[in-house]
Amino acid sequence: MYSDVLFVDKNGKPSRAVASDPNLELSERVRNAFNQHARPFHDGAVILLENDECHSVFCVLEGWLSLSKSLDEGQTQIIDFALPGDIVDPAAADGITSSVSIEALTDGSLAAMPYASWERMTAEWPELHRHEHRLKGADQARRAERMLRLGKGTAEMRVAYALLEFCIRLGTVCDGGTPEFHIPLTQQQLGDFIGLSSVHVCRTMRRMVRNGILEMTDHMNIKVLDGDGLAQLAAVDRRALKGEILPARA
Amino acid sequence: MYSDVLFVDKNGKPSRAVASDPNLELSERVRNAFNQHARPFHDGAVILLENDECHSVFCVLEGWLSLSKSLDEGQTQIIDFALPGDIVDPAAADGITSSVSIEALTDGSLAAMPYASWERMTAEWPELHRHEHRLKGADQARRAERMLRLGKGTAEMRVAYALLEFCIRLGTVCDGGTPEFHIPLTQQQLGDFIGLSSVHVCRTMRRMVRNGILEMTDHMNIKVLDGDGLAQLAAVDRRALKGEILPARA
DNA sequence: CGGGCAGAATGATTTAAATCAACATGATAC
DNA sequence: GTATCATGTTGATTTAAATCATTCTGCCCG
Repeated sequence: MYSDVLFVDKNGKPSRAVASDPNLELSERVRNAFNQHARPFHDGAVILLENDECHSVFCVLEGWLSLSKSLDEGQTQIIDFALPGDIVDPAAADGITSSVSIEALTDGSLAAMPYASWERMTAEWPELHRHEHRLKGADQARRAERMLRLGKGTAEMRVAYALLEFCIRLGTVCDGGTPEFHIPLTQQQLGDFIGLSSVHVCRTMRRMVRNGILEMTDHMNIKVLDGDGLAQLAAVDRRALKGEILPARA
Repeated sequence: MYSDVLFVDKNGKPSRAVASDPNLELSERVRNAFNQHARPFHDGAVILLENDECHSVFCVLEGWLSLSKSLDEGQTQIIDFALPGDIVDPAAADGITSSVSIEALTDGSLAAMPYASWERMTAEWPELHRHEHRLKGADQARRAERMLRLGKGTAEMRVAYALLEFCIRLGTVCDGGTPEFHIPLTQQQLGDFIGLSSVHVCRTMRRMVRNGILEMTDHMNIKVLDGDGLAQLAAVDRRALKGEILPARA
């Protein structure tokens, strides 16, 4: 019954990840503009299909989206997730064709801004332009980190990195304390994200639990017991990663 | 002895890929601005290191660059290649830290434009702003296609896709006729690009040669005998891919 | 309440690709 | 000319992960 909340802690209360709005740093006029283009979506909804025409830039206001691509034989790779505050421009080089499919992983809402409006907005509001640029940098850094592990990392490294990435993006305290969060994904979907079979995702996470790195409750309610151990498995410097994939808050 | 030329055909003459300047579609004032920031680089030169500070946007004027990331144990993943006309902004979310290492694969030259200058240029010249946007779309589409195959594709699919991508990016005629081009990469580097060992790259390409899909001469001089076969192995629609990863020429 | 179902856990087997090893080729250096 | 080195080729072996198969769990629904 997580379909209509984003994150819950082990007691079922919304965690601070949902409490803080990542768009808050933006001025009211920008947020108003977003709200004027807002529309709700539901868990499982298909927002856009790969290769379809797309005429808008999206900003996630609430909920999780997945950006994915599939092969004919039905195999899917999740390219990225879009979380609240993220801006998604799926267009390929022609400016029209979407390079990914966009699907809702939870209930939520997004702002769909036609290209013309979007260009006007970014031209008019430098803060929005800067914000978009920072988010693009975060996107690029995140995807490059994942590509590195997709090409060269072990299963353990891929899982560990993905969990750390979630941990950082959700804004859960990740240095000191024991971060705890929920990800609205099945093991199959997590596998589609990091290029592993669901079976192998399961085994790998179980092993981490046995080794005292994690604790898992319900479906994908994750508590990081040993952050340093996890970072070591992921082969990342947590502090540096945070700077690279989290747009600096004003 | 390919270190100082970009592409040569089987006779050693420069191919049309080097003959046509991808920046030609830009106005003279933009090209002049690029030329004012131009500086040469040499095969093997390290332009920038992952995690270093970076204060410029780069535009490749001539030659090939690789954008890569490495694990501590020395394993490298090439995230993308930058070819003449490509714009590279390596900054992560903080706007300063580079998310990739940049190295020269051939001799060539690039324009390094400090962020301040770059922002002035894009603000002043809408054509440049549009051009940058198209290139970002191409980038995104390309990387997503590769991620899909990195996560879900066989060795054969990865190699075939990479070759098709080169074929399209180099602007060699890819429908009808037999495209032919040179890539300034070792099998090791090609493997680092598509997440395979050099040995497996070798075997896979040999098999393609045996099956009459390709012909290879010298080091990485490639002739595509059966473009349709190659596209089928890569699981792509060549026409569609072209639209997605090639910025439309005016 | 029991049946049906999606997701998860876990053992057994297969397979694609890595690794190891040996050798070939061509370029450069001495 | 010969030594050296990087690259490519090919065979043999190992290994990480996929696949197949079964059982378990909690959940929704008639």
